[in-house]
Amino acid sequence: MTEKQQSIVNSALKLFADKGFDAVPTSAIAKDAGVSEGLIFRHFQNKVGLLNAIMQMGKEKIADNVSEILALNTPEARVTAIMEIPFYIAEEDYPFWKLVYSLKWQNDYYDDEMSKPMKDILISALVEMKYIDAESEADLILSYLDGFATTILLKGEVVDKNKLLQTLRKKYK
Amino acid sequence: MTEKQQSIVNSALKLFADKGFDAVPTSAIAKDAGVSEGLIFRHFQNKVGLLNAIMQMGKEKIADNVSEILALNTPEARVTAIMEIPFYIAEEDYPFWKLVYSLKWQNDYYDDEMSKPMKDILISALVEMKYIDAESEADLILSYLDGFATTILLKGEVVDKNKLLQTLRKKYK
DNA sequence: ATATTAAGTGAGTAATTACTTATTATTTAG
DNA sequence: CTAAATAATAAGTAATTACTCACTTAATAT
Repeated sequence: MTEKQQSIVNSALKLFADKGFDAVPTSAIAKDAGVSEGLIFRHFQNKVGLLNAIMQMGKEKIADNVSEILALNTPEARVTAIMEIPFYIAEEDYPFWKLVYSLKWQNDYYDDEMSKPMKDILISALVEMKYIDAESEADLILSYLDGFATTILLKGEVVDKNKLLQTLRKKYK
Repeated sequence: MTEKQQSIVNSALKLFADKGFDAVPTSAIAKDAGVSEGLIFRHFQNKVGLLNAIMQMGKEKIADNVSEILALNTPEARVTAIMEIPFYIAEEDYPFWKLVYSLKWQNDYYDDEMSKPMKDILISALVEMKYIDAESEADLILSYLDGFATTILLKGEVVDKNKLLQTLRKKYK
């Protein structure tokens, strides 16, 4: 990855997250990145190729999180760790997650694989915890997750994250 | 509203919900609606005007829901009614809600007013129920709401809605 | 009946879009 | 040190886009 390649990825991620993939022309990306428009196509073939490269890089980061959670000893610890993920998304990762969530709603580019590993961990942890219907419970928790992520990513500073997290923990004691 | 006007709105809503506002050209809307492209601009001024008209119509429908919930006697009934909203979205309203949720992620068109009335009802109900921190609790519930709506609208038939609803109710007894 | 307004069309248009190509600068390898 | 490979650019291009305009058709009011 050259410096300019990285610059393209950074700008594209920022703009895609902000305005949506389809609303951002490659000319705007090039301008923001301070490179010629042609360079985008030299390195990423086409606009979707650029999107895929961004998603790929994000997925690799996620893989790290997954293995961290898997390293936790008890199934309880693993479940709560997953439930609290949205509260600990680093500010620098906001654009990536915003992009992921915005793409969910656009038929053409949606990639379902994203939440699959989390669901697998959840189910096996819940089975270990003797839940009767582990899959429904996992779906419930994943729904919560989507909701918290949405609130935190969109409302940002408007909502008091700590208070929200406290309220959630009280409920799940 | 003439027949063709309605046809334009129907096609636009369907396509916007499916592919995202920016990904749908007015030419595609006209084609799908079986009208000339010019007619869109005659009736709605511009593409954003068409979007606004769709949102306005949706908001009026929501207003009906809000007054139905307000009519419930106990605060408990009002809170649970709100929490279960996503499970009772009519199939025909899916496109509208998909559009609302997809627009949330696009800086330019997002309209926050949508969830405001629901939050107000929630807070006053929770205050009535003597909750210490009604606003945090309301934010928590609204986060759930977003999560359930996301799951139901996107996964559709993949997730067992009834089982999920059951699991939710058990948790909130 | 006729005049006025509104609904609807179809062929434009200027600007923008994703992408290409010919060319030049910069690395890297032997 | 030089040649081959790669990085980068600038100036295109064909297709598409949102929107306009001159016009025809249908509805409504007097």
